[in-house]
Amino acid sequence: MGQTRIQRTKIAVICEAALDVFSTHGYRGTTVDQIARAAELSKPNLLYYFPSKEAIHTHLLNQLMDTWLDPLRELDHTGDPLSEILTYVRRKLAMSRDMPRESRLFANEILQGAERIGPALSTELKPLVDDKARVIAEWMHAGRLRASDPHHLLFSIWSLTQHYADFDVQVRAVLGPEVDDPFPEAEAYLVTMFTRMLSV
Amino acid sequence: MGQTRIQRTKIAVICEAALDVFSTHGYRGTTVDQIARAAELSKPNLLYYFPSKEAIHTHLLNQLMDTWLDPLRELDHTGDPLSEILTYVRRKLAMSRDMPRESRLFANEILQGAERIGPALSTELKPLVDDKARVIAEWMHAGRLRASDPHHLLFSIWSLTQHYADFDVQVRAVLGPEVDDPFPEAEAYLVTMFTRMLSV
DNA sequence: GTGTCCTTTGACCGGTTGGTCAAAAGGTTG
DNA sequence: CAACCTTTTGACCAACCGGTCAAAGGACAC
Repeated sequence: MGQTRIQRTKIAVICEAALDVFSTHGYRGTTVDQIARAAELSKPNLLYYFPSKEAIHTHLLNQLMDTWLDPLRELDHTGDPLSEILTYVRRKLAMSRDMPRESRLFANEILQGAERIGPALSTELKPLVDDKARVIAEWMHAGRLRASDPHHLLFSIWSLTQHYADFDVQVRAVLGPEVDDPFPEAEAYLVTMFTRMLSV
Repeated sequence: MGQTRIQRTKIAVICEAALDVFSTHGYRGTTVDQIARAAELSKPNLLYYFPSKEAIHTHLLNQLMDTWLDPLRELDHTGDPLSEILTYVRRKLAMSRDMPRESRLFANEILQGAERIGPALSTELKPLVDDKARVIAEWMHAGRLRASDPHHLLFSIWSLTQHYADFDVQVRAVLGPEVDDPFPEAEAYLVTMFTRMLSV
């Protein structure tokens, strides 16, 4: 809508700062002052751009839902089944590597009961998942993919890939300081896993 | 130590209440009043048994670390490799079903940077994991298990099983109201997955 | 330059937070 | 009963919380 240049840039700065803070402290654990400090703004100035703390959080979550579902949307029923799944796995893992804050924001929200994003799970996520699960089921039925529960297959892709963002601290603590980037190993492991799981 | 009968029971009640609240709101999102109300105690009375909010949280986390690692400790290098892994998977999944609050407490802590439990990851978790990873590597080397990265294999077991506790809301939203217990399906899926992944 | 609108700020507010304290209530032992 | 220790409580506190507001400061078109 009718936005000033200043508004556009400041709102972007605030979202960036808020993502930082919300993703590491959760909604309740975050204070407006923290966000303001991170955005290098005074608190009233921040509240000039967003009406409330909750508005910032909601804004972030809504933006996120879209980008979060993008890789799944691109799963193409006309493509090669195994390649499509592996591409999806690789993209989700890349998102964990490149957007760990977004992953943690989402994880925090779900973990704490999804009070704010709950409805979108039923109205946005479920229909998309049901659709793609049907595609996968057809692939399996046609003998192009080894049979298993499509919904749980998708759950397993989410959990395995997001784990490397959400539990990053634990992964690094276990692998030790000599491994400074777990993602190449992780990708190799996940490709192996889903290939063995699904190839006929 | 020298504990009264009243002290023992009250401390147990407080821990139970605190687990409820901490696991659904995170550390910062939890108030002492909330815990006190859940424990049916007045706030000063609660603080008579624990010196601070943080003390309760730390106490919970320390207790948790032990029970959390139990299933992994029982992985027996003299047993049948695949059965041992599958037993471990089933036990971890059962813990997600029966102790979802503990799982979420742990997830909250790791997700938010593991500021309180961080050291224990290196001193308690890593040595145990390294030891068991060595056992698994030997099984693979002996041709009794299909080869893959043992550390990432353990990560995958954790992420897949804990997902059903930590992301319970999302799982139920996606599966819809007609599925009232996702765990039987989940167990079947995970057994299939690790069997295909590991059996020679 | 001047008027207008957008942006920023310091001071402030009512409510909540984690935590203290002195005193009261309760239990146990002689 | 009396002395002693454990447990419970209401009143209270300083710090912090999310959010408001009037007024000052800038940007920009004319």
